[in-house]
Amino acid sequence: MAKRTGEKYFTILEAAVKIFARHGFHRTRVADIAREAGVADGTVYIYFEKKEDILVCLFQEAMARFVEGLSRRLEQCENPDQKLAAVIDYHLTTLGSLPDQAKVTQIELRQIDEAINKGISLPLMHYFKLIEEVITEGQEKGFYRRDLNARTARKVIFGAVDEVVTCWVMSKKPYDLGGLAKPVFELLVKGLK
Amino acid sequence: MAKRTGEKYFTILEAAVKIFARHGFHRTRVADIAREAGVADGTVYIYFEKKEDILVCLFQEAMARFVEGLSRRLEQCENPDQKLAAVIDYHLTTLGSLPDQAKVTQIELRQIDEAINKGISLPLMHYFKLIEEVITEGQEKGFYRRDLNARTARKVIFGAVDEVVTCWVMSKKPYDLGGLAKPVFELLVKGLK
Amino acid sequence: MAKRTGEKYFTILEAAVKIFARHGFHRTRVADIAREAGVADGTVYIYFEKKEDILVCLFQEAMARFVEGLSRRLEQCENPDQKLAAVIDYHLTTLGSLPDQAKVTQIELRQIDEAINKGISLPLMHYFKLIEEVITEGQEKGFYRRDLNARTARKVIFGAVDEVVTCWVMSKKPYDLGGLAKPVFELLVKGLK
Amino acid sequence: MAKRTGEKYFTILEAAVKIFARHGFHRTRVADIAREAGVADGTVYIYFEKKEDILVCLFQEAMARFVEGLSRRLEQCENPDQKLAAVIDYHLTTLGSLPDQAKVTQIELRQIDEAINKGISLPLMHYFKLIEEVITEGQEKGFYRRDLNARTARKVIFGAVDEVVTCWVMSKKPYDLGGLAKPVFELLVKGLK
DNA sequence: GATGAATGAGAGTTCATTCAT
DNA sequence: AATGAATGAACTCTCATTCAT
Repeated sequence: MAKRTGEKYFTILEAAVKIFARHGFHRTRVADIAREAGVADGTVYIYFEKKEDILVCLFQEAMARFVEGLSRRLEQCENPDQKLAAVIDYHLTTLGSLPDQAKVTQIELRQIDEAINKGISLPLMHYFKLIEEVITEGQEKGFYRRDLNARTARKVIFGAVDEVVTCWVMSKKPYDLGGLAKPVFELLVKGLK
Repeated sequence: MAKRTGEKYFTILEAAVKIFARHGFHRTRVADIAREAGVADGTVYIYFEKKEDILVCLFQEAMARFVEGLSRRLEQCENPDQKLAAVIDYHLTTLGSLPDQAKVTQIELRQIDEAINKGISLPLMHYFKLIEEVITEGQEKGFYRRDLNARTARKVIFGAVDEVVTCWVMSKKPYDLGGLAKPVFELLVKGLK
Repeated sequence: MAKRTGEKYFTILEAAVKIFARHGFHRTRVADIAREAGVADGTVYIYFEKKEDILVCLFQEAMARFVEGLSRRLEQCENPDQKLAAVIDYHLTTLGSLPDQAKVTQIELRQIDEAINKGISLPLMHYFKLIEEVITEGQEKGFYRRDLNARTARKVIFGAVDEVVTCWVMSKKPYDLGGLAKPVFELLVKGLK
Repeated sequence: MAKRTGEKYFTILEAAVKIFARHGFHRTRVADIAREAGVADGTVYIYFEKKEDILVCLFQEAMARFVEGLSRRLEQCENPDQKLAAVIDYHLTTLGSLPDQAKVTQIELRQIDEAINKGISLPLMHYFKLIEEVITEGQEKGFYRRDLNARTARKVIFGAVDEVVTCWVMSKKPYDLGGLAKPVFELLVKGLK
């Protein structure tokens, strides 16, 4: 049960991002998502185990695309500094162009209990690994201090960027998220040297 | 209605942190908190408006104590660098000694919708202001770059420390959170110079 | 949880017999019982675990009264033949005066799965034991054949009486159930001799 | 609609007995039967009106075979006593060799409401009629008391045998059901004399 | 102030049945 | 005839909140 594929799977997913972003996970009824997707309530349960499952799948699909896109971009970079800049820019630019996605990722996603470890941690780990690899490579190539703990540095970098997105999501006035990539990069890269 | 003071007010608050940390906000029933606090269900509603109100009060009380304590500590510092170190150390040390508090602050608090702006933003702003003041002072006294945007720098600093706490809360293996204060400080302070 | 006592417990129980008898267990909504009992839907769940629980309690309460009443009547009998007659007469007369009870016992009760063993078997066993004791006593006192297996005889007796009640319950035309006690007794008692 | 014949009709019927016996009528989903039968969900509705219909057809087919077989066996009997013995033995032996069938007949069948009169009563009546004919013949030929009401006697006989089967079905320990035919017959035949 | 029984709105989920292919 | 994806009505149970005592 729970097909997790097919045309309607993505239709429902798209509907869900929109509604979750607008009303929040707990205030959203499955019936709302179904109506927005133009399917019957029961149809949702052909493609998803339960309501939470929609949120988790949402994140997994988005994260897969994100990591895929970031990986491609990192391949084009010539050195760790460029890579770090790419990570920060890609993170901010991508979420900056997908406000609904960002809202769900930053706010709604953190509302689940059990599934959080199984469904969310893993895809997130892929991203974390990518960042840590940039740091390690930077250390090996002499760009960054050897005494840095790559994991701690990753937490600082991810936390910083993540908070920048959260503030943007929570902000009432719209502004260009991608524009913050440069100052954030400059602040962080110095810390690594 | 909603006294928000008195002996039982704090009894209920203490019970709530424990239960919220253990089971999460949405999984916790008001009756659970009442039982843990040794009062009747209805009594909770003498001291709090509604369930969400408990969570908000929890945060406000904790944040007030936090900002109060941090302010006192900043007064003893001689320069912006010491102050920044104090902020990071105080944040990590305080939450590191209050796991339940940390769990609720990092995870459960982000599950409310309307109240988040009214009840949570304000106390958080006090903390943000404190950080930004350290940065501005640092710029005025020539410790940090003038081209830095204080708000962006604050987001980076807070986001970094916050993520470090979140990782610690989510971690299955216990470790000393305060011990991360030094490397995190060193990473961030360089970025500001 | 599930108080299973108090004034409203019995109010709900009485309402349930009526509604179950009229519409059947599966066609009855908890809301129907609540309305008939004059309480809120949720109140039902203060006194009963779940819907099935109402049916089981119904039977247990009724069976306890039944066995209690039958026991008293058997004490007044002078010999096994009188006792057997009393069993059959009491069974038919009691259910004959409680059509709703009878309907539920004969038809609706047999629709549960797990609970059937725990909640229903035990009280029924008390009744079975009572019948078997009459047979055994009859054998000891020389009233009935020694080569009879008491358990088999009990099944025959109970099955016979039970079927007579079922036919009465299913019958569209009303007739006096107690009136069948004598012929049924005569048929069965001869078989035991 | 509802062919009620053909190869798949019987395939589905066989699958249904198995599943009904194992999980009970209400717990069984039409999809479960379809899967067990190796057909699509929709195919079930080519052969049956609705879920209940499967149960009713199951009983009708089984009862037709049962009455047919019993009739043939009664023809070979020389007197009413032999016939009564044959009825009891055939009932117990047949169901004793078809546990799934027995489970469904004794327990699951009694869970329907409207259809019970139309679909189940009629085939059962054929069996009842057969039993009553044996009694009436016995009275005419002087084997049994004239003051017996044939219908009441039939209820006693059927109820007794039915209960013996029910106990066997509900029993956790397996035992030979056919072996009870003799003692049950001896008990009942004496009552008729 | 304190209690806890009572309330009743609310939503997730199931599954018999249909029907376009 | 056969399929199985889609439907949507149906219903149990939960739990925040109230209020008479």
